[in-house]
Amino acid sequence: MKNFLKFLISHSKSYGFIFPSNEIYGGINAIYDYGQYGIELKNNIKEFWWKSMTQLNENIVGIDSSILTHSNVLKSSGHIDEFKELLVYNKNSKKKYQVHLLIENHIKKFFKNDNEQINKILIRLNEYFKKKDTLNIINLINELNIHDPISGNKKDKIWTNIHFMNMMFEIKNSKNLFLRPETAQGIFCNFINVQKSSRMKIPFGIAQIGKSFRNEIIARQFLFRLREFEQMEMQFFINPKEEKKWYKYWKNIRLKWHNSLNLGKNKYRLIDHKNLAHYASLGVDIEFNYPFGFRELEGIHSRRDFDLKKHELFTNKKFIINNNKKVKYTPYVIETSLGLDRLFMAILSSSLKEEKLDNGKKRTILKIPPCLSPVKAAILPLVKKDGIPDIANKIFHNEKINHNIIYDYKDSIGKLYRRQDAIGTPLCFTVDYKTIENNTVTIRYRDNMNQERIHINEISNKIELETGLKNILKKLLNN
RNA sequence: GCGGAAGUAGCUCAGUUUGGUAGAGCUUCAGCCUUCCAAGUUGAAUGUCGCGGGUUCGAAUCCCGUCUUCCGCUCCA
Repeated sequence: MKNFLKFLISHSKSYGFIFPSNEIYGGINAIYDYGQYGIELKNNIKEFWWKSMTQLNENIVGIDSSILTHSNVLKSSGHIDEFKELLVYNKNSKKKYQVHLLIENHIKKFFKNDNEQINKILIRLNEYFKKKDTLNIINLINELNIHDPISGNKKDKIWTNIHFMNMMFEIKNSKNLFLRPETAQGIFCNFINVQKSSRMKIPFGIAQIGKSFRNEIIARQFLFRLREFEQMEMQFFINPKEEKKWYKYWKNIRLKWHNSLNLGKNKYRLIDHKNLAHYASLGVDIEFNYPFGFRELEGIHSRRDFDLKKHELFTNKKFIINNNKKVKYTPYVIETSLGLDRLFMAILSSSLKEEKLDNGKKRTILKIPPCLSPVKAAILPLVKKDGIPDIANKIFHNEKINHNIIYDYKDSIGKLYRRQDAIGTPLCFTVDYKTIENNTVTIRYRDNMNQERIHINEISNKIELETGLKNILKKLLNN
């Protein structure tokens, strides 16, 4: 599977989906750019998500809040205090370590196979972590007589106090600004604005697509864990009494949404959260089977009134819903939070196939869901003479206003088809000599390479029928 | 951070053991030929061999240093 990931990364680059960012200057690890087809695919995913949230649900609206965020917002939300890792520095070597890794690695080496001893210490360690008892943690480090594993010098045993590394990027030369670590806070901050201006009643939701930034300790696995990433989040505001109902509702809806893409039902699994984030009370992950195994794709959490209550407290504003004076409450929130880059990679990795054909040759093909394909169709001339390219070109220009399509004439027809397969174009329309006679073209399907003839006038409808977003949206509504 | 792998053409890689004019396939580009699946054919372009030093008459190759990327482990979307 390691080789498949390599193949995926290479294919993504060769065909204009994903490029390593800042590549000509050596690149930056785990930062990527979207290429010409990558951005089309990404935009289509966004559109699908956006419409299924906002257009199909009259009680969900979207916003686009700023990435730069006031530090007080993140102070209130708990991110400044809770969203961090514990670090300790060696005073001699000046090297820094993640506290729990330093201790764990040490005792695993020191006690080797004595699991009883190891577990004893781990239990103590976990307790200290829970209580944020940094004093006892540093005592433990001293008690275990841990020396700096990098320098290897046994005299390097003097450690600083425990430090906290915040996972957020701070804008250093600007007062009190952070790059947001999640899009959700922008939604909470606009709760009143949206609610008042839209006159929406509970339950209602606010959706947002946008970049978020986290200073991950280790960013890896292609597009999976990035320091700059894009989220598609929807915060659904509810009556606290209905927490379980809506949590269950959105869990089901979101799973159905993923399944509508037909990447394979066995590609998904639901995992209940054991370690909840500081703001959540109920949580489940929809995991996807990536080339490197099942990993988180989307999280559905109940954030209860954690965020709104905090913002109420720090701003003295009221986020209280007042229904005819009978019931007053601060709404609970059910959050659905989807990693756009992760979904992008899920689609790409499960769509990339190498097929063996009957003639013994190989076909590299991206079986992307047609409604998300970067290019919907290609108009191709069978041969490069007798005015056939001109006809194809004319069809292209008439049709390009309706759909994102390509006209290509270079090389033999076989090569043209394969080139479209490689970027996942679902349909190819080929102009040949019969077109001159009766205005028909061959339509060739990406997935099975079958062909049939249709009239030129039907091309537009055919593309819409096979690749339109409407079909899949309709399917969601009927569920 | 630790551990593993690797940096040579747009992509995949050979060449490094044993120093001697920088290579292949695919891609790309320009033709010719072709009535449907990476076809045939003619030609062309493409490189500071990651970077810096050293050894040598001569370094992609040997030595020293350095940078970067990818993968695994802890965090999460």
